[in-house]
Amino acid sequence: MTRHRITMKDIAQKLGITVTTVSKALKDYPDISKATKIKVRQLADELQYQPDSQAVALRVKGSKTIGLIIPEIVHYFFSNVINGIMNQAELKGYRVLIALSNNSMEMEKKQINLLFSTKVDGVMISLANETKSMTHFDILKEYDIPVVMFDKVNEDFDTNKVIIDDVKGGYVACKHLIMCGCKRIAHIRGPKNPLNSVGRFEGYKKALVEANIGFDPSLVKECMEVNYDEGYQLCKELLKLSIPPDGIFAVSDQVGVGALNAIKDAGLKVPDDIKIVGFSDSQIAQVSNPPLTTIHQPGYEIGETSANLLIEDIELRKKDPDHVFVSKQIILDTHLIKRGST
Amino acid sequence: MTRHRITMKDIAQKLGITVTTVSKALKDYPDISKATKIKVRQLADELQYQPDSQAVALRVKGSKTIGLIIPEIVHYFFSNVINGIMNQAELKGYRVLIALSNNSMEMEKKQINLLFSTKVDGVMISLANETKSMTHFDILKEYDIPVVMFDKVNEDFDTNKVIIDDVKGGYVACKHLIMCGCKRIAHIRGPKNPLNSVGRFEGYKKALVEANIGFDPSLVKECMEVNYDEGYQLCKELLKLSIPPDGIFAVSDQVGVGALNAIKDAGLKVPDDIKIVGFSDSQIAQVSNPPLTTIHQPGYEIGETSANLLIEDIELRKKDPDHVFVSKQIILDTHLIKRGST
DNA sequence: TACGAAATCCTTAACGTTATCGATTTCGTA
DNA sequence: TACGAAATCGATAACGTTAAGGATTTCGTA
Repeated sequence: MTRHRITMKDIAQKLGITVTTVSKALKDYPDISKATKIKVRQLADELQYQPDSQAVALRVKGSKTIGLIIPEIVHYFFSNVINGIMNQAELKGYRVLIALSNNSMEMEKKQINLLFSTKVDGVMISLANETKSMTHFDILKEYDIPVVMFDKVNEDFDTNKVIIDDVKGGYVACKHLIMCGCKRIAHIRGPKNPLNSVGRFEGYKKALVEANIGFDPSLVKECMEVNYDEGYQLCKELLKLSIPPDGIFAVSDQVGVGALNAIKDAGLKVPDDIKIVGFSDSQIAQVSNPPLTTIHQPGYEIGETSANLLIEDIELRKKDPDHVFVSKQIILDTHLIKRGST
Repeated sequence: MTRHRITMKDIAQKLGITVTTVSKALKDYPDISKATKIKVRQLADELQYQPDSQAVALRVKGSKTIGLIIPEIVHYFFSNVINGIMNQAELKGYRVLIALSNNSMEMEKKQINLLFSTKVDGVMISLANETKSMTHFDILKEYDIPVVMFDKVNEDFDTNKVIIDDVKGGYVACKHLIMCGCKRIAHIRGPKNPLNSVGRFEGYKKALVEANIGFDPSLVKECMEVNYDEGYQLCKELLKLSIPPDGIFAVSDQVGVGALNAIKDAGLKVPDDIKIVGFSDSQIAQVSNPPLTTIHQPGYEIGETSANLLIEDIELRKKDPDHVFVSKQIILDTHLIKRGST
């Protein structure tokens, strides 16, 4: 007994006018009398009329929907990004369709096609770690659908991007340890892919060189999964060195807190014996004991900026389809948050 | 110079056949010859034809999209739920449109209308704390759009629900403290709304009564925001009591870890002096020091179950519109995860 | 009174797809 | 050869909406 949806047709019939007039009345066209406008609106309210956005999208250009593809959702950083995106989208009257790539390039391709099929007005994406080639973006390029990449981007792909300066972040983190008096600074780094961890590693080395502290490869350990357990284990290895480090820069807060607990379990004290700096300023950095000094990564702002950039782009292309498109790259600032671990 | 989208019309023209035949060929209708089917499919591949799902949705019933409304996204539990939902939806060929209520009832209403307008096939929702009345769900009821409520539900609203037994969870948590030898067990509870914290409080009391330990109101503190800082502060108050507690059951892991750090900062030891149990099994419970004993709340499974229930419902109603609908309430199991804090 | 401008509403067509039914062709069989 | 069943394809209409233009009415002014 599913009731049929109220359409303009119903309103028109009840009022003895045509669908066109109803449409115009609801959209406040000047060629409709005040009287009918009122009648139409009243009845629309009464019947709880809701426009069928599918039909609208079919008729006019633009679906007022943007697609978002991220590698995973159970991640403090991405949750924040999504939050930023959704709030801006809401403000500008756009819906957000979220798709997960699960860090697989195959999946990423599938989701792009699906979003294209849904006629999204634009796509925001943080690339899967696995993603090397960019051919699955061709369809978006070809149809002139705006793309904004954030966080995990591809250097060669020409589009708007929102990122942070990982090199600078790593540099600031390491420099802070140096300022705290550390002489032997270890780094628990991430994998070669994505580029973020490479950048942080670069920054770490740069700060060492600048301070005339030699770079010692034996003080660098590499994670695969970048989680708490790896941080714990790799830190234990660092502690076994003949001369253990007096400072550690971890590629993420998870890894940093893992290291922190490994040190405590080994009977050493943080920050007295060893100081630690993490990366991201996620929740666990605030609640560890002692709380973790870290580099704040502005997830919410990244989301907001990306959404604004995309929507701006969408509306510009709609207004002026022949506009010459010059891609921007926005680098948001990170900053150090000093806490008890240093 | 936006290229126009390839439609069936293009394929038809190039092949000298009609749109109808193209449609049938692509959908493998029996009344199309093998030869044309092959030709159509080849050209469709070549031109990278992607069906316009808006047009399809307009024509056939069902948009293959489900709406999801949650209070907030930056929350470990909800991220997990979303993950469960997305994975099941993906498997069954549904898209997920996520909307945030920001814990406001006004916003919730707006999002429901928006989802209705988008012609979602069903809605999954975890209610905003603020939400008391249910009239904004009328439009979904009226049009027979399936609704699944999870986590934060309304008792009087008749629909499919997926929840956990908070009373039992609280009971198990408190009982565990009793088994560990605690005699004075405090509880840092959540607000009166949503009902979850009330249930946990009930369970706490039940376990006390059963063990012949008197319920002492002075051992119960109430949070408003349910975060780390509140846990820290309220625990400090508990420590100031003439006879401090020897066990604490916290309504959430955030609060639990806050309490844990307050105890450590006061120079006491966990679990030797005071034992703590949290609730949810979020990430911070695993990485605190010592790691927090907690009640595992199966977010991922809640998401999966909810999505399955909804999709099942959607497909059933499509097949048999007159099916008599009997709502189910699924209660998922929680269990204690023993860690270092007890 | 009569003409034309202004106001108001409607007709038509279109967006892309698909279900229904009708039209045509092919081909086997009596 | 002729009839009809089977195979193959197309014309039409419909989903709900809106833009462009046409049709009608109203009304002021010469």
